[in-house]
Amino acid sequence: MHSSEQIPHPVIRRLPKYLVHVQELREEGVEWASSQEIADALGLTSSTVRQDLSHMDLRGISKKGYETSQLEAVLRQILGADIMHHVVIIGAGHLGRALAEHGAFARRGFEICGLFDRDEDLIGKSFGNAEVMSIHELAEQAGKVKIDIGIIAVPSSAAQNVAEMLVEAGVKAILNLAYKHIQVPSNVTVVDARIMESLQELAYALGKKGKAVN
Amino acid sequence: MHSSEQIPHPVIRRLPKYLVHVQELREEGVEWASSQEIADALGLTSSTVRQDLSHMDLRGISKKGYETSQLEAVLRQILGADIMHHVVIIGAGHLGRALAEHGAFARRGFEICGLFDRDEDLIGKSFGNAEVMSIHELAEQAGKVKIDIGIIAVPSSAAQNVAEMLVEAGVKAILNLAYKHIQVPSNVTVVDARIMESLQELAYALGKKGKAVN
DNA sequence: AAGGTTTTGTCAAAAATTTATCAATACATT
DNA sequence: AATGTATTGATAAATTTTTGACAAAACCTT
Ligand SMILES: NC(=O)c1ccc[n+]([C@@H]2O[C@H](COP(=O)([O-])OP(=O)(O)OC[C@H]3O[C@@H](n4cnc5c(N)ncnc54)[C@H](O)[C@@H]3O)[C@@H](O)[C@H]2O)c1
Ligand SMILES: NC(=O)c1ccc[n+]([C@@H]2O[C@H](COP(=O)([O-])OP(=O)(O)OC[C@H]3O[C@@H](n4cnc5c(N)ncnc54)[C@H](O)[C@@H]3O)[C@@H](O)[C@H]2O)c1
Repeated sequence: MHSSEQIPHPVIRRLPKYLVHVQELREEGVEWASSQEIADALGLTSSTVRQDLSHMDLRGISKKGYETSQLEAVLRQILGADIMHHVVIIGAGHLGRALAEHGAFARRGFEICGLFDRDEDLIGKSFGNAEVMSIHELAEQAGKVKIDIGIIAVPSSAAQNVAEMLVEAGVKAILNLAYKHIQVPSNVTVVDARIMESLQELAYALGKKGKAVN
Repeated sequence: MHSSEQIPHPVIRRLPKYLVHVQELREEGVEWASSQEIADALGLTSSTVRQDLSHMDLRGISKKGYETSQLEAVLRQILGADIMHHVVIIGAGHLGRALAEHGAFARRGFEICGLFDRDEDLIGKSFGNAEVMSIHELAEQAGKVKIDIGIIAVPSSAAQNVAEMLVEAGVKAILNLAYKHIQVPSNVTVVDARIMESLQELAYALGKKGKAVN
């Protein structure tokens, strides 16, 4: 199979984990990794790993496994780590600032090229490499540099409004950190990332465990 | 079906979305919500919504739907919003501090009762309601208050080590924000929440879209 | 009170995802 | 070079998840 086909969503969500792992292996000087080794490291089955990797432009070799350099290369390519994406953050609050100051994004192909807020007091301040601009300048800025990804880091109540501004500005990919579902046209991709949901998932697990017999 | 049964994982991951939505409805004064309304608001099918809610201690009423107050109550109960969880954050860097200063967690049952770092210069400083303690005090602190959830907000290289300290301290639920898979005993639940992975998912979508015919 | 209508709960079908299996392959050893 | 062995790639089976369909329920209108 080739990378031109549609890759199932569960597979896509696992690819970043493979990438991190294979990069670690390479740092350790490991040149080959079998599906079993990868599975053990990531808590998967070897079958799942082989199935997943079969979607990519890559062939393993019997008795050796997959070449780590090649595996890293195809994963980087698919996950966009080789091209620089222009990312803007809307909301320069606690979370938005933490993101702007986080160096790791640029190293994986995501350059923060704009940080916007509606609070006049914040405008002009710098966090990481980004200077806070007025939210009213978003459209203008979108005209100058193509914005690939918009990150919503404003309170939930403003999330839908901000989403619409991003769509209006031509942004086709949105990372929504606000704890609220946003509605966008079908040609725009939204991915939610919510720490609160993860905590609630843990709370559920704790609740079940407390009641379980084991 | 009753809440004592095992709820499928995909369902669990959707429950927080239902909770947010139903809370919004209640704020608007809406007393009833049909599966179709919920589905439309959240981008699901009504069948999925009914299937999901059938796992819970709740019955809808023909022609009216589900009572929002009742729905909120069962969701809060399952997601642990009614009992206070004791949460510690390991790593008082950019992200750890943003989390500590985020007020919304306490309102949903997650009280930050500890913030730990190994950097001596940070110890004693306060963020939100939490004062930074030395990582060496973690075990001691765990003896005083039961830690329900540990959040890993240290660099990837320290994540496994921190995970082991949490396990050692008796923590049974871990939220891992570091971009690395951690190994823990099977009686410990780990949930990963990674902004980087979400960005990479978006990058994949952008890559595909660029190549697609439409 | 009867009839019409909307929406649930449930069951079954369909689709998607994961896991198991195994022949083919390619390497290592002798 | 022949043999043994570990590991892939592919296929099929099993499992899980989503969707479809519809009788039963309960509300509303008249
Ligand atoms: N802080 C965290 O650790 C954390 C964790 C998970 C999720 N979140 C979510 O991220 C979002 C932001 O959280 P935060 O803690 O950074 O909040 P915050 O209050 O610290 O910051 C929000 C910022 O958004 C700005 N803002 C508000 N409305 C705006 C608008 N319409 N346009 C532009 N800017 C606007 C505000 O001026 C403020 O600077 C929230 O939805 C929150 O739930 C935060
Ligand atoms: N900042 C972000 O927006 C962001 C976003 C997504 C993910 N993350 C992830 O969260 C983690 C933290 O990111 P950050 O930006 O806050 O980094 P940071 O460098 O600002 O902070 C890390 C903190 O961890 C402390 N630390 C290191 N090793 C430790 C140990 N063994 N025990 C206790 N404390 C230790 C350091 O002293 C530092 O204060 C990283 O894994 C990062 O990938 C951060």
